Amino acid sequence: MKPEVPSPVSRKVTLNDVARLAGVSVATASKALNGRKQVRAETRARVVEAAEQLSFSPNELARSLLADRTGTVGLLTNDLEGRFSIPILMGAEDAFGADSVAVFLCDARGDAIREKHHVQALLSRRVDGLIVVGSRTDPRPSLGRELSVPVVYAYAPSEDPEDLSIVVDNVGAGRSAVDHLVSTGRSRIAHITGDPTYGASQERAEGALAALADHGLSLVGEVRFGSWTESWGRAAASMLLGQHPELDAILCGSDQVARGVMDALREHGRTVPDDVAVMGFDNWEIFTNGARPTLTSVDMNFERLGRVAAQRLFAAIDGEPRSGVEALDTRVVIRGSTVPG
Amino acid sequence: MKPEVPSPVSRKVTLNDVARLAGVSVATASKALNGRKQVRAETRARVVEAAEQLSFSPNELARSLLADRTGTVGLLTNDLEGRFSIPILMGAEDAFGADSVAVFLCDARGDAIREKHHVQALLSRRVDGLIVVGSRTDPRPSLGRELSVPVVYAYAPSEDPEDLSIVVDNVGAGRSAVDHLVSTGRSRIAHITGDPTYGASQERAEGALAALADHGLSLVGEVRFGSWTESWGRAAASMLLGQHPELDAILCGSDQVARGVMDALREHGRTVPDDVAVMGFDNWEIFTNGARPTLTSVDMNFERLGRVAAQRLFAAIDGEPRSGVEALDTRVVIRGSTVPG
DNA sequence: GAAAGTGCCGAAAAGGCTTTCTGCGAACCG
DNA sequence: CGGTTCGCAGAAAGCCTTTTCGGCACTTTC
Repeated sequence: MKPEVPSPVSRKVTLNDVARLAGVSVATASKALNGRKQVRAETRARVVEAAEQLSFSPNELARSLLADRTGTVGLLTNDLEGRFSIPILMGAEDAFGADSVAVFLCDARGDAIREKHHVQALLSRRVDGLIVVGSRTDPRPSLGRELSVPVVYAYAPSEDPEDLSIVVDNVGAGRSAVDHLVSTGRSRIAHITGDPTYGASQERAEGALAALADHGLSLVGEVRFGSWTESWGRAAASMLLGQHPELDAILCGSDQVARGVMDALREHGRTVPDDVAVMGFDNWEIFTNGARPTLTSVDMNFERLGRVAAQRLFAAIDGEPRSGVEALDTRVVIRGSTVPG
Repeated sequence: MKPEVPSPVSRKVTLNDVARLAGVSVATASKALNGRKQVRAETRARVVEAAEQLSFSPNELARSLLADRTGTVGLLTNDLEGRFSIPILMGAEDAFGADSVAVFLCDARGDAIREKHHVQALLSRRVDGLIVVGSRTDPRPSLGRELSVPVVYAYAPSEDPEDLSIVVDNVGAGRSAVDHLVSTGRSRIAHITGDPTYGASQERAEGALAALADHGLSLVGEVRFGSWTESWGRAAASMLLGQHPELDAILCGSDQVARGVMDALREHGRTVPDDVAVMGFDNWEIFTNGARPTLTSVDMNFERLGRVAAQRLFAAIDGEPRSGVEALDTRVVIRGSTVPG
């Protein structure tokens, strides 16, 4: 005697099985489960029950094949271990609403060949769209215009202005950092930042200088470029204190640099924030919250970046493409290193 | 006059188009492109050329539907912003060889409901297997035994011993840390660690105590549990130095804690490593390399964890399931905080 | 009481691909 | 020279689902 109901999820239950158990055709079963309005309530109930009994779960592959939409997007990153991809991924997942869309994640590791390969693989899996996340803010080569699905570039913009890119407004971030320092009464502000080959360091410095000019101030010394490390922060701060002991604030190109700067200040007997204010960029909380005092920093809103990228991609998939570069603003997160208490 | 060749990748080129252009049937085209041995070399060449001309890329959906394999795995994480998922993901991507397999990434954010949901979604997309990554080392609930595809648990083991789990050997990590400290001549070793509700802190402490016993030593004071933060490290170290000024090494439960401990030591006028050696766990390089001196730490080999998990999943997909908990060993990365240098 | 409408259900096609099976001409064997 | 392989190409079935369309049994309308 064969069991009426095959073992729970043993092997791939199909709509056919459901239909047979409910005593209807597959067509009716499909309509019943999808809420189509051409099936009697009683029949629908029978089908639904059969489906539950078999724990039927429709084969999305078949469905996608028919609908010519997979409900799937590819996220192509180059910075998996880095600071940017993950929050962006989170934001994107958020915006997609895990209900309807799944994310294919690939890491090209900065290699163009590998990238091509991944794009090819994603396309052959018929993703509905692509988000490309860079590892730096500098423009990157476009994937091309003939790609059969929409593409949105996040963090690093595409070199092709016809593409749509969502980026962070680093110039604005620099401005708002200086604005904050000035608003806390600082006027002798220095700037120690990271690798000069990064667009981010240049742009943040540019914004900072512009804001200083707006306030009728000028930078103490020159912009100090170096690397994105704590040790550079320490070294640069020591030098700076020797040359310009009068400074009352140091704006740092990243939270890591800021940590180094704070270390150096302490060793030079300067107190933060009363004597010297310090702030960083990125709002990387493992750094900002471990600092003494906790570190004021400019948050780049990466999650929002991810959400916006996802929304734009959706819009493009639905036939409303955009192009150009969209810069999102940032926000200053105030902590103890700029205001006492 | 219509163009002979439709615009490059304009809209979804199918095998049919290729076949027509090559003047053969779809069956033959399929065989030609897949290297089946039932097609003349000359015919094959014609088909291949047609495919290239149209930049044909086979629809994996259709192929999967037929083959009942998608070449797709789901990675279900609970710790996307955390320290563990990303390297594991990298290792997994590595092992899969991006050629053949794509990874669906989902973050359940520690919510069981959301997790069920994601599993359901992944299964309906017919992934070939699942890797579940936990956010802590403590055992987690199983997804169940009747899941139609193989599952491998990584980092956090499943509560069900019939499942296969790949974890880090935290006890062994604790042992090897002490072994290293002893080998550099330390004998008055204290231990400051993190949140006591974490299995990781308990197991590392257990291993450390066992190794001390093996060396005929005992811990200086008690194990100090607290939180995984720099500030806890600072506070605990200050207390400890007051009570046990004779200590010559502090083993810290994480790199963050170690950073706090090193700060406190410096402020108490103790030098590292000559006076007191310090080491951490996790080998999180943004912390270890920013420290002064750089921090010796136990690397958990997360990438290898990911690779092994992926390999085991493959084996299971290919019909060689395993079960139980497989603990991978760790390795001490020696830097300046334990050996002068 | 016939014509038109309604409500439900099933047959069939479609989507793109692989695979089996059939068929056909050529080469081979006896 | 008839019959058997063999090599190669095509027709068709199948994977699983959705959707269109046709059909059947009623009910409603004049």
